[in-house]
Order: sequence, then C-alpha cells, then structure tokens
Amino acid sequence: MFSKACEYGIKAAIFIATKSYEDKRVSPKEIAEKINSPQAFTAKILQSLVRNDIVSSVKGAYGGFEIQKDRISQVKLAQIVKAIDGDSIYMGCGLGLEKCDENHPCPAHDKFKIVRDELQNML
Amino acid sequence: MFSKACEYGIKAAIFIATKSYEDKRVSPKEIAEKINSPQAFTAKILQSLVRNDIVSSVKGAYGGFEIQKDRISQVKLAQIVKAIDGDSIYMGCGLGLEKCDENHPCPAHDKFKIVRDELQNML
DNA sequence: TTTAATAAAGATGTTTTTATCCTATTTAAA
DNA sequence: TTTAAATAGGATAAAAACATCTTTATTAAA
Repeated sequence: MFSKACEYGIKAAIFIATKSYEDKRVSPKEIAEKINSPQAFTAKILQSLVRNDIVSSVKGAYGGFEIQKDRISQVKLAQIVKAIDGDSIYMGCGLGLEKCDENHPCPAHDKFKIVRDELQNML
Repeated sequence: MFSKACEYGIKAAIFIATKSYEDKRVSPKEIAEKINSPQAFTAKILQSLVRNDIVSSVKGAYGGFEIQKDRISQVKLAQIVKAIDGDSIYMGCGLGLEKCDENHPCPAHDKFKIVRDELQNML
C-alpha cells in the first residue's frame, strides 16, 4: 500500500513521539535499530519529515530528533504519507484509465472513491 | 495503489473483453496502442494473464488474445490484481509494523482491515 | 576555543520494476 | 510443404526505489 520509505517514516515518527513524551531526543541510529530499518536511508527519510514540519531536529551535541509534546497529538498519518509518497494514492483513476475523471467516471470510479475516501479519512 | 504492470493488465483485459464481444482476437500491438503502454512489456503481462487463465491466447496466423464470451462476465478485477501484484495489498500490517497481527493488532489495525476488505470486495 | 557528538547533504552503489530486443515456436493459408 | 503471421520466452537495458558511504555544517560542553 505504502512505499518502504513511507513505512519507515511512519514507524520512525511513532518512535520519536514515544520518546518525546519522555523528553528524550533520538538519533537516526537509535531509530533505525528500534524500527529495524537501514540507518542511512532512515536518516534521509527523517530529513524529509523535518522539511515537512512533522518532526523537528536539533543539530550538534545532545541533539537529535523530537516532536514538540503539544504537537504530537496533532500529527496525522496522512501527513507522513503525503510527505513521503505524495498523494498519488488518492489521485487519478483507480484503474489507471486516462479518460476517467469526476465528469467521465469509469464504472469502478464511485466504488474506488469510497475506498479511497475511507482510507484518507482513516489516516 | 497498483503497479504499472497491473494497470496495464487491467486495461488490456478490458480491451480484450470488448473485442471478444465482437468475436475478434487482438494482438499485443493493437492492445498496447489502444491502452497506451509499451508493447513488449504488455506482451509479458499478457503472458501472465494467460498463465492465470484470465485471458486465452491463440498462436500462429489469425491468432491473438481473447476471452471466451461466456467467461467475460466472470472475470473479476481481483483476479487480475492477484495474478500480477499478488495479494501483498491485503497482507501484513498496513503500517508495516512487524509486531502487529490479528492477535496483537496495532491501533490502526481494524480500520485498515475495513478499508482493505472493502477494496477486496469491490474488486 | 577546541573537541566530540550530532544532523545535513552529496556522491555512489544495489535491487527491483519497467521496458526493449532478439530468437524460437506455433499455426493457418497459399 | 513452405511461408507469413502470430504468441512465447530469454537476454539485455533503462529507470526508479532502496540503500550506503563520505564529507560538511552545527552545537553543547570541556
């Protein structure tokens, strides 16, 4: 459903959040070990989470990744998915038909829309 | 949502079905032109549709791909998706969490299940 | 101010997916 | 039986996704 990068991003964000509740910052190394992902690749993904204001980073000694406590409850899976995989999952005809859109829906269009809306809403 | 190969497979099957209604067989070339896909790659995908008994092929002159008329209405999108992308879309934790399964569901588990079941049912 | 610990960023390598090319096999018609 | 028109299948190439390595920039503490 999601790319590997996206799954790592989700797991990383969850881990960072749990640590942030304890006022602790975490390193890519710690994160990668915890979520069982390649470290350097995870670091790249963390960079894009930072650029998308989903987590924040503090450089230098005693630095690391964190999420401000009062922001944790506001972070939604949908933001992470969008930051890493974009919104292609919701876009275009579900069957890939070029000629299908809201105005000229394919026979499966409405049913796809229901599933996608539910997915988006859930995230 | 689906791989490119899978989308080509879906489009190809739809096109073959419409032609089969007119008792016409179609070539990979015709199919690729119609669905706007690379021809040789499409031919590979057609092979796997044949191996999975979704479409049938007739070799040699005057051959081509077809679907028996009385089988057309029985072909389901789910079969094509399964033949090409497998069932990974329904399997495992939606978030990629290793520790999550039916017995130890993650917080999103049930909601993912609803969406996936709906997707599968729809297909 | 130096040092050690840290994230950021660029360059490179590997694997998977997507795509192409060439040859073999099959078959209806001439 | 030969030929031309088809699908089948293997080998190769290109692009994208996944992953690693190395260097640079930043920062708190000694």
